[in-house]
Amino acid sequence: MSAGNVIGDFDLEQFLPFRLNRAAEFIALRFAAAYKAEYGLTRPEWRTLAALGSSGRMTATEVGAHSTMHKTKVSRAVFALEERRWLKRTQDEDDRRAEHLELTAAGIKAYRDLTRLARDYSAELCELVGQEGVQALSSGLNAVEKAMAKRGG
Amino acid sequence: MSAGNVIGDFDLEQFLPFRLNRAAEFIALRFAAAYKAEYGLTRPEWRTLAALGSSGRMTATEVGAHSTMHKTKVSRAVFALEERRWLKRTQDEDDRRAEHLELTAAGIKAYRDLTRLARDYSAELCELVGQEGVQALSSGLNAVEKAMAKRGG
DNA sequence: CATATATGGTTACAAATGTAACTGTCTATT
DNA sequence: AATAGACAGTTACATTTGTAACCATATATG
Repeated sequence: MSAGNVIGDFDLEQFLPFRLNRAAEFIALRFAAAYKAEYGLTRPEWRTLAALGSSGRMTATEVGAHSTMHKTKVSRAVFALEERRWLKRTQDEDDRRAEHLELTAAGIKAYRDLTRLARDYSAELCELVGQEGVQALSSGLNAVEKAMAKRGG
Repeated sequence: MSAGNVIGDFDLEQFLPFRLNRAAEFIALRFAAAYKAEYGLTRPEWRTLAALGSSGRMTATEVGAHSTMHKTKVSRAVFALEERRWLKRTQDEDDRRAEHLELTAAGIKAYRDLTRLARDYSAELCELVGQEGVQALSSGLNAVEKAMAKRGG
């Protein structure tokens, strides 16, 4: 018996999807606590803010593609950020279905503040997980991302 | 300008929580499709099944600790699996609050079938992401897991 | 130019989830 | 033994999410 294993030789503790998910939840949660406590943002809202802040003016579809969120999540997040006056929409001149999203001054301020927190958190993480751990993780993620790009992710 | 970056020097694309989450979703989703299509299981249900299959008889609390799921998720998953007759409960003799969960023959059969899929998927993953990618990811996850153990995860 | 089909984005409805309150049982302290 | 607190597990309610249908506009095809 390999490790308390009972039926067959499968071990959940070794299964990559499980481990990855658990680690992601752990790590995302600690940061989510920050933007939730500070501003009451949801994750889709933070992601939308971050996408617009770091890549500039974009359409909702582009935000979704950039940060892998479903249309409806983006739509709701945009609505919420708009209500806070953190972003404004402008209709595309040529295609009246599309609208361009852009952060307002207030949005930029919040973005700056949150990215400062994000950087702090990255540092904290580096300390918590260790330099080599982060390094390994990052290079593993590179590989996954490359695979995702190949097989539509 | 470093990479299409507009405000400040934060890049979402480099932010570990984001990358980790995206990769986890991608990887978990591909496998979820299998157990969802095959058996109509939810993720909490699959996890509970996997935990019981791979570690044997356990209480609901233990399942939760083992697979990091909230009480209520476990409770509902147990209920669902019980309805399918994949597990049975027996009350603890000494502590009448606790109940031990155990897979039935049908549960074991399903577990075997699903772990076969899981192994196939692991192999597929290894091919998709590459041997060294998986290796790196795994050692990164080890570091995270160690950190989680320290700081209550 | 009429019709079909695709696309950007929103909305309605159903399913999943988290939070908090609850029941029943156990343990410790008096 | 009586009371208070902790713990296993469930349930009710609110929030979040996913799916599918939808509206409006754009593009392609006959």
